[in-house]
Amino acid sequence: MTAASKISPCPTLQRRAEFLRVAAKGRKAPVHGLVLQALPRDDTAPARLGFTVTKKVGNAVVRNRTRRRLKEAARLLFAAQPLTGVDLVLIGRDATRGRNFLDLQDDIRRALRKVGVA
RNA sequence: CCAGACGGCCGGACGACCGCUGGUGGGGGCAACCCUGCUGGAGGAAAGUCCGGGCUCCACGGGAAUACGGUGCCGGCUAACGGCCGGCGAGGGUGACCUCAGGGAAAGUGCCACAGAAAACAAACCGCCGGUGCUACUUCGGUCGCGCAGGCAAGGGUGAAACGGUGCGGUAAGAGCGCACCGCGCCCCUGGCAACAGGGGCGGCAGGGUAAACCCCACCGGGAGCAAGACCGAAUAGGGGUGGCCGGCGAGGCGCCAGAUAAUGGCGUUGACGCAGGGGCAUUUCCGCCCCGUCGCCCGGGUUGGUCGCGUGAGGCGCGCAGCAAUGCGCGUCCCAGAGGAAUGGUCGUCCCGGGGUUGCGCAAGCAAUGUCGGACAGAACCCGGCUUACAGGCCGUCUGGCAAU
Repeated sequence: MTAASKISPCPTLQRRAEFLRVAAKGRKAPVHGLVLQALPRDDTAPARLGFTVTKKVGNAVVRNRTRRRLKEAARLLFAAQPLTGVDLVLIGRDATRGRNFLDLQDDIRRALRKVGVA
């Protein structure tokens, strides 16, 4: 499992415990290109992002590419429309790697609506 | 030109926009940090984590032996290696070349399936041989059959393997019984540092295979790993020391006084943690267990976290010299990734390479255009030297065999 460092509009989740808390208590939205987990916080700080790609998806090279596409799609999206007061975990899946990039961004927007954040 | 052997190398290119991270300069800010310029930023295997080292901590007086693990022809190279280079030997290939766990089986133990009489101090299933007893036949020389006590292991048959092989002599039949050649062993000579090779002599053959079964011999090996290790170190709780102040009851101890050098009593101090009280074990009740005033300072330990370790190195490139080579030496030159839920990218465009499709030209090989699909294996995690494994496509060199031509 891996994650990004700083993505300019948003800080990232750093510790395993934070990922586990989002997975346990947050809401979950599977869409074609990814699975989104979201956990609202009681503040107005910028949204924090985490990325997860399991070994089931592939070897290290494949996982890196999957995570980097998710990271870039999220970066572009939240630079245009910043979110606050929520922790998000984006989970890569097999389809993430081959998904058209614009469709992948739509997937994230759709998932955000599903969990009621956007 | 076709087929092949070996060695070396590359591992898509360019651009635009938007990002990440290390270094460095400028500006702003008390600072955290922000803005901005320049510049570096994955691999040949970064992989498997199989060997060898550096580095770090721990352990350790020296030597030897034993156990355990590893290595195993010879010489060289190397910091070291189970690596590399050059040889030797044995197999394979027409050849270039390739392959090899390649020490010891005359120290011991074990095992050798099936088949076969027998699988290891030898033995004898079918057989062969002469002698002898009996029966039958007889051309009276013998012949056939059955039996007895012997001689033999050539031939047959089994097997991966049967106590050297082939041939000649020899013999009743046979047998290294004798001889020649081959194999084997020992000794000597020659060449070589050596493994080993060549030659000569002697020996009549002793010593089946298996060491990738135990084992024996020689040599090597202390353990754990960057989550090593070093430093900084909150909040809260707790430990030790020290000083100040305050302190419920109190057995007992100690000191002082009175008394008789006593009993006893009084005062001071300390005080079992016993009673009371308070606190903790998430909360309430009960039970149980544990702890014990407060403030200041110091010491030690220490979770999360931070900093260092952390990249000038057995370093890359070029040239020269020595060497068949691995490699070494000299000179010049360069500084070349350092993340930490983990940077080294994302998107798009043009081109390149490959596959099959369509169209056009052409007898054909092919050429051109067009659109389409694909471009491998794989991601640094302290660092080096190797090994092993994975890999689309392509380039270069040397050599071999064949065909054609000169």
